[in-house]
Amino acid sequence: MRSYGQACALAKALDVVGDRWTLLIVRELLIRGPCRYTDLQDGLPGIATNLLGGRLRELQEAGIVRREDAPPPIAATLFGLTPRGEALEPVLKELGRWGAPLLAGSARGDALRAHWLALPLRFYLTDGRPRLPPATLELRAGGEAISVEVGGGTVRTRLGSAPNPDAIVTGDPRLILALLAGKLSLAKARASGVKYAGDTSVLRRVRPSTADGRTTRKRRPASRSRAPVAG
Amino acid sequence: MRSYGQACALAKALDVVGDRWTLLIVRELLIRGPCRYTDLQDGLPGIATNLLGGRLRELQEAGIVRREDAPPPIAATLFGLTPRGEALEPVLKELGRWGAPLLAGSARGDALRAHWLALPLRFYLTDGRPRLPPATLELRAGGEAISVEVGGGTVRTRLGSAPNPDAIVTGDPRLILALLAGKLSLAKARASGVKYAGDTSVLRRVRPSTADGRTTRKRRPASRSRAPVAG
DNA sequence: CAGCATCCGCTTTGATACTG
DNA sequence: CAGTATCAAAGCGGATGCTG
Repeated sequence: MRSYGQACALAKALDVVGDRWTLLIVRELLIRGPCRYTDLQDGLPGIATNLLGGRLRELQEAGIVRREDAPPPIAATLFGLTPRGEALEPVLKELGRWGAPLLAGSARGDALRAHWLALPLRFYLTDGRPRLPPATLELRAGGEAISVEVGGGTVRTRLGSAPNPDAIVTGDPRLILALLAGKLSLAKARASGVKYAGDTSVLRRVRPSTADGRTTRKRRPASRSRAPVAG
Repeated sequence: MRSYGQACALAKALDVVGDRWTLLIVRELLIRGPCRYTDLQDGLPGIATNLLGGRLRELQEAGIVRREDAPPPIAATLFGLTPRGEALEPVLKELGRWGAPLLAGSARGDALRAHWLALPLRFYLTDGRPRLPPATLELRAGGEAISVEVGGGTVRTRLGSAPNPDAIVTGDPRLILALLAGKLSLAKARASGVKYAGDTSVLRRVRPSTADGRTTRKRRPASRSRAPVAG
C-alpha cells in the first residue's frame, strides 16, 4: 500500500487498486458476487495465499471489499464488493477492452478459467432482438458452466448451469467468446472443435455492443430446432 | 514485467501496464505529448531514474511508447505515445473518475503539479455554449501555466501560457479544478485565495460533462469586461 | 545537461508449511 | 475453510557515476 504521494486522482486510485493482483481480485468478485476465500483462490491461479489474505484485508480497509458471514446453514465467510468496489466496473471494462488484442498472444501455458468469459460477455454483448422473449445459453468449458441470459435488450451472466437452456455451447473458452462476439463463424468454430447444440437463433441474437466486433454473417444458415436441449 | 499467466484480457492488460509507475508515465505522456526524459522526471516526482528508464524501454517494446529524435535545432530525444498508447486514455479516464473522491484525503506532503489538472479538465469538462466564439482561459499554479481552450462544444488543454487569454486564474490547483468543475463558487474560491482576472462568462461556460458534478449557479453574477486581460 | 547504468538497502512478492 | 508464519527471490527507491 505504498503511496505515490501525488495529489492526482489517478495516482490516488493507483494507491488503492494499483498493487499487483488487486484488480484481478476485483474481477473475481465482480464475476462471482459474494464468494468464499477458496473460490477466489481457484479463480486467481498463481496468487500466493498470504497475498490474497493481505489484499483482502487492505481492500476491506479501503472500503472496496465487504466481509460477511454466510447465512446459518453454511459455516463460511463470504467476500463481496461494496458499492464503492462495484464502481470499479467501468475501469475493468476499459482495461479489458484495451487488453483484448493481447489475448491473441496468450501463451500455451496460460491458465484458463471458463468463468472469466462472464465479464467480457456481460460488458460487450447486447441483445439484438429486445422484443423477443428471453433466451438462455449455457456455456461449458473446462468443467465450468456459465449461463447467459439474453432478453429485454440486455445480456446477463451467471456462474453455473442454466435450468432449461435454449442452446449449449461446449469447447475452448476463447473460441466460444469469439463465436459469441461474432468474430468467428459457427462453421469455423465447429471446425475448431466447438460443439453447438440447440437453437442457433440465440447465437445470432447476441451482438457486440460496439461497432468494433463486426459480425460476419452472410446468409442465415439452416436453423436448428427451437426446443430446449437436454441439460 | 512478470506475467500473471492468465488467458484473460484484463490480466493481459495488467501484464503490460500493471507495473508500478507505468500508468502514471502514460498520464504524463497524454498530458504533455512528446517530451523529454527530464520533463517526465519532473512530472513524476518520486520515481527513481533507473525505473523511468527501464519502464520507457519496456513500454517501447510493448508498442505503447515511441522514441523520436527531436528536429535538428534541438539535440534531445523525445518520448511520445503510439496510437496503441493513446488508446489507454479511456482507462485513465475511468480510473481517474473513480479516484477523484480520494483526492479529498490527499496528505499535506503530497506533491502537486499544476499540469496534472490538464487531464481532468480535458476529460470531464465540456463547452456549455457551443455556438459562441472560442474562448481561452489561462490557469497558473505553482509556476506552471495551462491553457484551456473552450469552443465548438469541446474543451482542449495545452501546457504553457495562452497568447491572449480571456481570463486568468491563479491559485491552488485543487481549488481551480473545483471552481471549473462547478463544485466551488467563485466567491468561495476567492475567499480561499484563488485570483480570477478577466471575463467570468468563460467560467460559466465550462460545464461538467456528467450529471455528477452539478454546478451551483443561482443567479448570474455581475459580469466583468469581455476584453482580454494582459498576459 | 540529457539519458541512462550501477550499486545498495529496503520492501514486496511468491512458494511452502503450518494452524484454529 | 480461512487464513498466518516463514523465508528466499525479485522488485523498488535513492544515490551516484558515466557518457555524449
